[in-house]
Amino acid sequence: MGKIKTSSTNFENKSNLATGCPEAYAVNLIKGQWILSICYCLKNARLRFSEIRNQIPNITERMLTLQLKQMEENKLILKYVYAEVPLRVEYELSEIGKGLLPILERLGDWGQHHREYLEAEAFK
Amino acid sequence: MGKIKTSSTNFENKSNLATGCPEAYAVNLIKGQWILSICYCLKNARLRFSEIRNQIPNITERMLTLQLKQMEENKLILKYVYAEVPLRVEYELSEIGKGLLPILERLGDWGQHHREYLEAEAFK
DNA sequence: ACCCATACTTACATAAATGTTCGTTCCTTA
DNA sequence: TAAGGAACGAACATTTATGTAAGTATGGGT
Repeated sequence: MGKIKTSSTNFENKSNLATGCPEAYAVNLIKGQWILSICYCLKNARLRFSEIRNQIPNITERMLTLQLKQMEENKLILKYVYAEVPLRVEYELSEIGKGLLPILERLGDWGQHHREYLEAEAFK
Repeated sequence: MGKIKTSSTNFENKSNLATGCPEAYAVNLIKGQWILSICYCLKNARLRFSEIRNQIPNITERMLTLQLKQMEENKLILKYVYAEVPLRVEYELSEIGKGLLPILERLGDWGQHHREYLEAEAFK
């Protein structure tokens, strides 16, 4: 993702929306391409970096690193580092991260319903 | 937004996630920068293009056009065109679009809570 | 001395989303 | 004849997100 440019119009718009609208603020926390997959993996388990990677087929190590870092900064997950060899790092959902799960479930139900609706429309 | 490149890895990943995971599918429908603002405007009203534009301070006509088009393609909104002069076009939330509102409300509550939590953390 | 695995990091390249500017079409009114 | 508002569209530039390939640090095992 790289650094963002705090002088751009785009950045300013994003900030304004995130400040004024909690829905937009929330969506910004979860719209990363792999974040929901990671949430799903960590739903009922505390996992290591490599375990997450193996459960998400097409993710690269770079993207996994970036998304985990972002989630940690946003306090959606907790990170545990064990000074062993080889290094062991584990991740789990935070309390506030877990609070997202039931909402995501409803959003998923809506998405499922929406998809079926669109497919039915396509037939007509 | 322009055309997307259906041969890219990025596109393929997005497709796979949207196919397999209804949560990711749903987030894709609402992650556009201005889509939630538009939903908010149309929550209780059927509005013209220019009315929406005036209610969302920093949006450009181009972005409003693009996001409305995307929402219409995804059947989140309905578009009514009246052959008058000057031209009149109105938009309103579809049934399935309205179904999103209560979920967004819960997401907004969570976002609000999350934001306050982060701010409290920053004090410590 | 060398290799191994883990969990990254860095540099670079591409794709996608958003922003800026200008133009267009319709008909009406001045 | 000119001007004007509504709702866009096109060309181009910038910013952000994602992908690819390679390298690093660690310390133990062989």
